[in-house]
Amino acid sequence: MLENKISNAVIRRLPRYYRHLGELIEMGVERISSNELSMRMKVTASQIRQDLNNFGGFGQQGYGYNVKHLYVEIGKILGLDKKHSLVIIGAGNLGRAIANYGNFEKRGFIIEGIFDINPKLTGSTIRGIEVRNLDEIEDFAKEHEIDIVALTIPKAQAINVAERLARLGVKAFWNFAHTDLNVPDNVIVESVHLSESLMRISYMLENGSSFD
Amino acid sequence: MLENKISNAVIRRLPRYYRHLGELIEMGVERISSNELSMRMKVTASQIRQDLNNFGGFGQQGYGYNVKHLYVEIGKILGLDKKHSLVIIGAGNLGRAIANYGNFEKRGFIIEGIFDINPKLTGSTIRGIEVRNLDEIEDFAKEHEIDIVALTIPKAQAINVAERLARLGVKAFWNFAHTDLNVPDNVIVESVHLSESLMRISYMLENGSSFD
DNA sequence: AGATAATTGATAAATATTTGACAAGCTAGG
DNA sequence: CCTAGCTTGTCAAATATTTATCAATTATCT
Repeated sequence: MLENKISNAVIRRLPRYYRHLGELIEMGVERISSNELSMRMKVTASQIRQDLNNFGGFGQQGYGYNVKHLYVEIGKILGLDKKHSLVIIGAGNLGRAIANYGNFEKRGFIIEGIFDINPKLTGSTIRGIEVRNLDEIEDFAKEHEIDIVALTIPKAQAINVAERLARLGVKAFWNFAHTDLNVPDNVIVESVHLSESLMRISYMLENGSSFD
Repeated sequence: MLENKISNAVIRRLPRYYRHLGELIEMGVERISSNELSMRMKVTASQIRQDLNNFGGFGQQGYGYNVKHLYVEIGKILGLDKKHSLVIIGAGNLGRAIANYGNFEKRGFIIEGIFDINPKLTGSTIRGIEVRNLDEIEDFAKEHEIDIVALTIPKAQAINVAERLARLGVKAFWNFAHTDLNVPDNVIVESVHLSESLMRISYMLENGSSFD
């Protein structure tokens, strides 16, 4: 809002910068130039400088960028300095994979609940979190502030649950169902369509050439 | 190669057209205009016409596009008329999620093997496929033609396995590890970085605005 | 069969994104 | 404290992508 307007292309790249900077910190690297980083990340140095400049001058001429500082600043831009509550709908393999990946919690994404329709799963626990019956999701949403809902259920159910929860004020969906969701435009939808990803591989196998 | 050169942006959209056309077939829709499709998919009609025209004139003035025909043609472009062998490295929740999602097989992606390093998992079966010890992967790769390797293991192992298998001629990796792979440029890498996806949601929660 | 409405494919214009180039400023070494 | 060598931030040029427009063609209706 303050800034003129950050382009989508830049936003899509930010998490990757964040990841690489984190790796550099682990390696004990204190400073890095756009040129060194460009070789590591296989993008142009010009793009890195221009991307980062959207958010202010993090670098210094003759020195480069301070890795730790840049990491923290990009983290703030991405909102990783704040906690976000996450609810998982679907306790199948995919839902459990997300629930069990500990690094999300480290980044401030707190799993507040897991829901499923299958009575064989409800009542069991995943990482200490009880799997509740999906019927309870609306009451739960009223009692808890939910930032993000991960949908790891079949498409018909995903569409239905998303509509209901959007009405209750959920602002973001992380959609793993193989469908588009039907929610108002102001609701955030980030979809992970695995079948589309696999089809792109198929295309590339046919036609050679790889893309970002 | 034949065609002048299809832009990346177009390729990235093809699987989504394919999915929507599949849904239209299920609904019994026989023909559709770029304008109707544009409302369904929430993209411009102009973009649809231009995208499809990259591959030849599938439409007809005054009529629109024949849904079934377009679906089949896009399927061919994506290489879905051919079978592809798939090996999954990592029998954790994510690997099992992929193995258990039956629709991949319908699209011609045949799971030829599942591998893991964990002795508690090796020997068990997933959808009738035995989980083998990761040590056997290189022998397996020599005996079988593997088109695609899905990596659902931690990053250090993923980098290592990808390097070894790329040397043995594997041409495509479906990478779920939170890292870049280190393979030659002619090897296809399609990465699904869940943490980056989640960070984009975090950014959007902070800054409003949603993007494709 | 002719008139009207629908709809594509193609072209051109408008936007968006990426890359190249370089002055200005900082570092580091003597 | 001065100089040589880096390296950024910025501006402009080059590419890539998206959108608007419209002539030409086909379907549909009477």
